[in-house]
Amino acid sequence: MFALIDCNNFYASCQRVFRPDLEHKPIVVLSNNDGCVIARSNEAKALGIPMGAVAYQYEKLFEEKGVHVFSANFPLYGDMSQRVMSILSAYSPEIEIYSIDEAFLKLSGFELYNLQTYGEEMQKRVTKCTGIPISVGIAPTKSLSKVANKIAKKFPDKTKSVYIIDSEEKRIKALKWLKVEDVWGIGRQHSKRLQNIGIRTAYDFTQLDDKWVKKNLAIVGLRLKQDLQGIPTLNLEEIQAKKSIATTRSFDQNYTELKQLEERVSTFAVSCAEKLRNQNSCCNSLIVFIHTNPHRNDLPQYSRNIVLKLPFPTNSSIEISRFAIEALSKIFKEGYHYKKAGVIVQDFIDEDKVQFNIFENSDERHKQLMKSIDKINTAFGQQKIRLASQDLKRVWKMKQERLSPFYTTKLSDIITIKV
DNA sequence: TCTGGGGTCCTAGGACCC
DNA sequence: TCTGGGGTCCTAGGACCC
Repeated sequence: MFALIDCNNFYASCQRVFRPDLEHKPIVVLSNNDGCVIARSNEAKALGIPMGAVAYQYEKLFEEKGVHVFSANFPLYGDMSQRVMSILSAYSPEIEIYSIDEAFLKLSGFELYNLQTYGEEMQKRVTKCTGIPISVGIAPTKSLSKVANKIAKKFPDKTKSVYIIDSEEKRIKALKWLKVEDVWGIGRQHSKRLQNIGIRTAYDFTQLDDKWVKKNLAIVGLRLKQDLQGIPTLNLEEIQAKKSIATTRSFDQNYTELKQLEERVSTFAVSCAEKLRNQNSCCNSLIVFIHTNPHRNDLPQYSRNIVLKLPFPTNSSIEISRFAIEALSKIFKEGYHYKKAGVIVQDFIDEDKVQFNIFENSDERHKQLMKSIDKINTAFGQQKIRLASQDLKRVWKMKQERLSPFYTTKLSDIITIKV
């Protein structure tokens, strides 16, 4: 059996842990730049605030209904996630951390366990130790555990937030209940196509002809169909090094000057290089993109990206930044109002497997330099040491008007309890 | 005025090889 | 009139996830 554990309204719940006065009150969390809603408490969902709602369009509603609004605080969420995962990992030797708020457990050899009780134990323990409410779905395959989890989340009282699909009747009942567009792995395009041929529920989907599924939803769709039929097709996935790493941001305002973009791109490149060194990889190519604000009809639009093959693999901030700025110069065009840019690195090779090139190599001296920079930045705070091509006066700032304290990751923000 | 960020996998088609 | 067969690798684009 597989268990899928999913934190309820994760980001909103993280904020609530340190603000118990917000229990039963509507909470939303906004994306970077306070752009749109990326998490909602149940109370906020009940007010009809959709996922992705554009913040400024809902400002009035937030005020009228007393919605508590938070800017995204990713260090907090990441830290809370680690706490939840570390508790969950005690419940099975086989765990796949699927996302910041979800994990699969493989429950092999648990035949003598009462899985309902086991799930409830997990649920209680995580909530008690972290304050984060979770739902648990258990079933013979991964995709069915996703379905079970949805049921647990939808009917928390009836299920005690734990639902198990352990019989053919339950499987069919669950699949008939689930709308096809809510199936894990069926997105907007596929569900549109499925609805066109009269497929309404997950159950309808499992009744389709294999050939049709393969042709229209490719091999991924076919695997999913089997998995939903109760034939274990998807297995736990090993944690592996990332295959691409990106740092991209929208700006708080439009930029028109190459100089301004160079500073941003350099900073994004440095961030990518740091992440690369963290997983001991070097990259062989990078992508830089820039574009104007697609929502502005009154301004001319421009959007381009460029792939740059590097002459040698590297994870030096200095080199990656230099190449990224070089790439930027090839796509930058005068006369546009730029709203977003990003750097993506890819084609990785292990740091210690880099082959030397006769003509050109990454500067050996950077290795030691980067090590020192990383050490200092870890000890004294992010970006304490920067490249001269980055913004040294911190002109650039993300819009984060309603940022909560960093309760668990910043010493000065730790809460004080009055006795 | 204001609209997020970071990933994965698969497929078709083109370029190239012998 | 008639113009082979069997591969690999790479890339862009499209789908999906949170």
